[in-house]
Amino acid sequence: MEYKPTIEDVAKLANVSIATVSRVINNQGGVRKVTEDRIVNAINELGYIRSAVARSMKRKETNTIGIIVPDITNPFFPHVVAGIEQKAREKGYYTILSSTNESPIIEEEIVKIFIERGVDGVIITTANESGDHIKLLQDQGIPIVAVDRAIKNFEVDTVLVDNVNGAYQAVRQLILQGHEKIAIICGPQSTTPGRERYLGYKKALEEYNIPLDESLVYQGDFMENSGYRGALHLFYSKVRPTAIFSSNNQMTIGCVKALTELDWKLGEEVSFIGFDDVEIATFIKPKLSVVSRPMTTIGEIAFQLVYDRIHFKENLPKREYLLTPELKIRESCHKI
Amino acid sequence: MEYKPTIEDVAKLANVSIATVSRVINNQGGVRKVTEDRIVNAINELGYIRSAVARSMKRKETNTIGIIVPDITNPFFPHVVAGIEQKAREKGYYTILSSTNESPIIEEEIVKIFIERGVDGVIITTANESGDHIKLLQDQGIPIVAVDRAIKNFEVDTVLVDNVNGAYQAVRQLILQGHEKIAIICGPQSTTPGRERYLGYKKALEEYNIPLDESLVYQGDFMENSGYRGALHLFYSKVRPTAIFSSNNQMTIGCVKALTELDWKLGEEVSFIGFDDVEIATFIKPKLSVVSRPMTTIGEIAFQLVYDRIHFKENLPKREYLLTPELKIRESCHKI
DNA sequence: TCGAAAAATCTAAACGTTTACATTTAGGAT
DNA sequence: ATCCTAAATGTAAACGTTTAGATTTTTCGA
Repeated sequence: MEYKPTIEDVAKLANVSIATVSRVINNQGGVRKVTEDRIVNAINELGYIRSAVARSMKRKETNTIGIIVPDITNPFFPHVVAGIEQKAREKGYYTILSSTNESPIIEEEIVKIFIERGVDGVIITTANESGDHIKLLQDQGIPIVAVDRAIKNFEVDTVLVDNVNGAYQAVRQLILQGHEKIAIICGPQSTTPGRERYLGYKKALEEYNIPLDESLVYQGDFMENSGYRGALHLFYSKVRPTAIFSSNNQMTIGCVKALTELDWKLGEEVSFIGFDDVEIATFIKPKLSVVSRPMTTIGEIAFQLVYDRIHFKENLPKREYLLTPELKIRESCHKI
Repeated sequence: MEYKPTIEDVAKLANVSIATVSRVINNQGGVRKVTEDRIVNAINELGYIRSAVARSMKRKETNTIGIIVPDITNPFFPHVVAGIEQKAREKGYYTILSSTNESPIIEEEIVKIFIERGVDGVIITTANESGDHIKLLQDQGIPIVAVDRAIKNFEVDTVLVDNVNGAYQAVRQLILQGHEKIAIICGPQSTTPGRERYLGYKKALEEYNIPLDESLVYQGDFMENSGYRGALHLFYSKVRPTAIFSSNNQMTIGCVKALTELDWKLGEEVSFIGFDDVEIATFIKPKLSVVSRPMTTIGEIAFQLVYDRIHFKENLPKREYLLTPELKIRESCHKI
């Protein structure tokens, strides 16, 4: 059956005009039951499937939303994507997904392709917060939603997690347990999450009148290795901390590796809380306490935002969601 | 700039016909340098971006390939997808991704949508190995590549991993270390991976003349919980095994949880090898030995297969890739 | 039974490309 | 200058829908 029947074939077989067929395909009503039946039969008989591209051509909408993530293999994103997809399918939308490997160049390329393909909206965790390359999208009037990382030079809807608050909660927890020498392994200060989590750390210390000790601040880059080096560094620093806060999942992993190798006893000699839940958290002994983000929910909200924007283009103010992360206390913190 | 310039606007501005513009857009040559320059200028001036949907309409190809996976949050798939994407982008293809949550119903729905959208090819890890719902695709002449799970009732290109061999290698390793009471936690025997991994287990035992002891065979379902229960079961069974082979990553995780709780000392009292690498493998002590699959490569090959099939539709025989997994010996095996 | 209003159906144009084929132009040989 | 050929450019149809507006059919009250 290599030949693809078109709406015209259906019309012919059912002895009606293509307009009528179109009406029943899109069930717009205004077609007599008997005619409809005839058409439906014809459709089944021919195995007709309507061409989405012809439809998009006429309608000037593709029911597709583009998703851009920096790294599809980072477990955070598949969960977000799952949330988006779920909601999207419910509304008859489909997603086209691309991963930039944190490269702004690739990101720009993808943006261009997405425009060519006529996506109705874009959900993006950008590799370049300046957002200049996003301008193209805005020029075309394509709704954008930024997830996890804000976009500077444009007004776009965003769904972020309250990084400051999450870090604050974590560090406060450590303080309340009596810790005073609390270290942080930071993310890059050029990114919003990196900066904000550091801010939360400082805020907690301030609030409890603990002076900030620069030697307990290690600059990482969100990669596993820097977590590893961070832990090493802290272990051998002049003031050995009694607690560590790690700014993201990958660094947490590196950190734990180092602790094990150093035989620096987690939960006994050093307390630990990491930002973002990680699979290993409940495996290692003691179980890791973490700041956890509602990943699927983030995706769901993001979709809702583009969806709204697609359907009510006008007079929607910029909307910003700020979800509160949850502190999951497990076993890696000890009282002092 | 809400108005989208079309090829016609460009033609008008450059004072040529749309045919000529089309020629330079697709750089087909046969256009004088001076005309080309004029056209390129016009394009830039207007910010013209060609409509992929109009193009697809005429060309009857979308340069899109659909990917269907059972569970996007299972770490195996994002890696495969990354491999596909990488190669696809190189060839000017884009991917549209959907996750079925292991539901054949959703899968069928997605297949339908993919056809509507005119994907040029499909890469699928099916939730229903019978493959009856795939028939639709085949009817439309859309190339299909099955990944990780074979499809029964149709001839499609496949890229699988040699499950038998992988399991065989793992179990042989255990045997060579002196183990004789080797248990297996099986996957569902209704799935190819489940069956084949069990086969590999049996093959190794046979080869070394170790009788199969049914009480050391635990039936799991690839879910974490069944790994957990499996370990428990084996611990309390009349013949306690000295080694365990687990048939997939999730069950490995459950298993390790149980071992920890039982205080059944990994690498001392019981050796362990699991199918598929897991993130925790190198965290826990001792580090887990695993059978590891080349996930990105799988994706790359899968794309190559659809690509070939798209471009040389005729006379390509069915191709089957069978990648050999690699045994990664770490620390969870001990000599006896 | 007739006519008017309402409901159903049809006609044809449009969406933005690509491409076969027709036409024009350029430029060298005579 | 003229002609011829090859190169450059143009014309128009087609791809498969949706949809406004025109037309036909049905329905129903008088």
